[in-house]
Amino acid sequence: MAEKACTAPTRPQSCDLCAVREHSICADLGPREFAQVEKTMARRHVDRGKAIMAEGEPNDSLYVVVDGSFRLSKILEDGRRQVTGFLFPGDFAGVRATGSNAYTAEALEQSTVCFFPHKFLEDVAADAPGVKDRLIARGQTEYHKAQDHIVLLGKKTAEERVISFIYLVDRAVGADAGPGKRRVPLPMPRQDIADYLGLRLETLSRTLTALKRDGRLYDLTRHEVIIAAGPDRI
Amino acid sequence: MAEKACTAPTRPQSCDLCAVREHSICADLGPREFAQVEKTMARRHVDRGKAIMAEGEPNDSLYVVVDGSFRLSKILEDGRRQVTGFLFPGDFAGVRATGSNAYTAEALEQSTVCFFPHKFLEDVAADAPGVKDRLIARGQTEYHKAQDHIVLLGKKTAEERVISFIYLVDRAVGADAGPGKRRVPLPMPRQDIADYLGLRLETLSRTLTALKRDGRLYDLTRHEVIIAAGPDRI
DNA sequence: CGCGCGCTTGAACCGCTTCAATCTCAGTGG
DNA sequence: CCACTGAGATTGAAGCGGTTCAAGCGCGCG
Repeated sequence: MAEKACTAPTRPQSCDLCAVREHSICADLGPREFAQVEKTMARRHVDRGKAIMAEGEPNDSLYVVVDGSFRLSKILEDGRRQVTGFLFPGDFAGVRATGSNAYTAEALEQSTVCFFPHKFLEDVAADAPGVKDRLIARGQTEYHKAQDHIVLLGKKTAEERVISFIYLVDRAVGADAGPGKRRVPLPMPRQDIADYLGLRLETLSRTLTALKRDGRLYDLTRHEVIIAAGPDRI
Repeated sequence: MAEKACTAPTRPQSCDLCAVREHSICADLGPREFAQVEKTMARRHVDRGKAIMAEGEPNDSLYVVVDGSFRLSKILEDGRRQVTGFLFPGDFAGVRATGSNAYTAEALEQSTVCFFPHKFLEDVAADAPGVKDRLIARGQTEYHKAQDHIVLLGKKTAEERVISFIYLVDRAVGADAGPGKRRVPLPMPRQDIADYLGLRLETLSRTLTALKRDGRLYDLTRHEVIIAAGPDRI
């Protein structure tokens, strides 16, 4: 039952092949509930720059990032923008149905999400109590990430912020790149990183350049950094 | 069945008198579940400076602030401290059982909390599905507050931070203080506010003094501010 | 009444910002 | 295949908001 790729909602080829299945809510489903989810859930491709959620607008689905990455942001009345987080495969958005989203979520690259209408999730949860526990746990995980972000913004220097950011992305989507090296993709432009770190674009650029110059980064390009493997490595 | 006040866990005099009952998880309980909760839950007084949760230590209960206030904080390895939030009546801590708390929660004054062991909540939730929904909703509320804090730290000036903070406390525990005036208690020392706002103690003090000097605060003392009522009022 | 902690005030300094110029590279068309 | 183009990134230099260090004030408690 092959399906053609398209950007409109599609049924997944098969959840069996899903890269994030065991991290998603699907892991809590028994065979019966899972069959029902497979029938109702849908997978969607999202083009770079397109939003799956917009600040202030209502939301009625839970999104799970299967592939790609997203930027979460909030805008102040005067136009200042704060990037509040990034989503990578396995991350959730829209844990709860809301009348007004607290943030905007936009794709940083061609990405794929599964989405589950909350209306329907409610029914599944009635049979699979683990689903709600997982939503609670995920909510707490997001909250803890936000607290780490708060510490970064409240107490860290520019250099510490940049290093923390690189580690953060490494944990989410870093890959081994030869002996003792890690390849860390940077799918977002510098401005997004700066807006996440509470720094100006120029300060970020200077800091990255200085780390490279001092040999603390193996390599640095627009779209990736290569760093040493292991803890405390920059 | 009167009970004497004491700092050890006690049964509440009566949940009927609880000031935050309708905001707590109790609102989701039917008469039968509520009777069970009343039997198992306990109320506790917490002295100023005492912690109900410590960063890195395990937690097995949900706490609901009934009276007083708490400071949430995280400490960096080198001793720098970031205050990540404050709890006021109706707020929750420990939404989920964890092996290692992400933050420390300490009383800013003589306070009162109700606590619900998660082990037991699990049983109640089986009969009252609304309980888990409320935990999910509360988790999202905390997450959104954290995002507002992130915007504050990432994008706002010292003066904007201080004003945002005063509004925040007003919303939680402010009271009318004569025509067109609001009395906003400040149960925490200046250092805690500064550590929340990502500013130095001296900068906070200077900023508050300047607001007072410019007539934008009706009054300012160690433990409270008087501001105008209405929106955009400082 | 007096002691001390918490807060305020002062003045010099510095890390990050601001403004501006230059560089780089992916995409486009000749 | 290469020159052209423009958005994104880097670099430079001056300025400033917040920090740092240090001294003085005053409320609350014994």
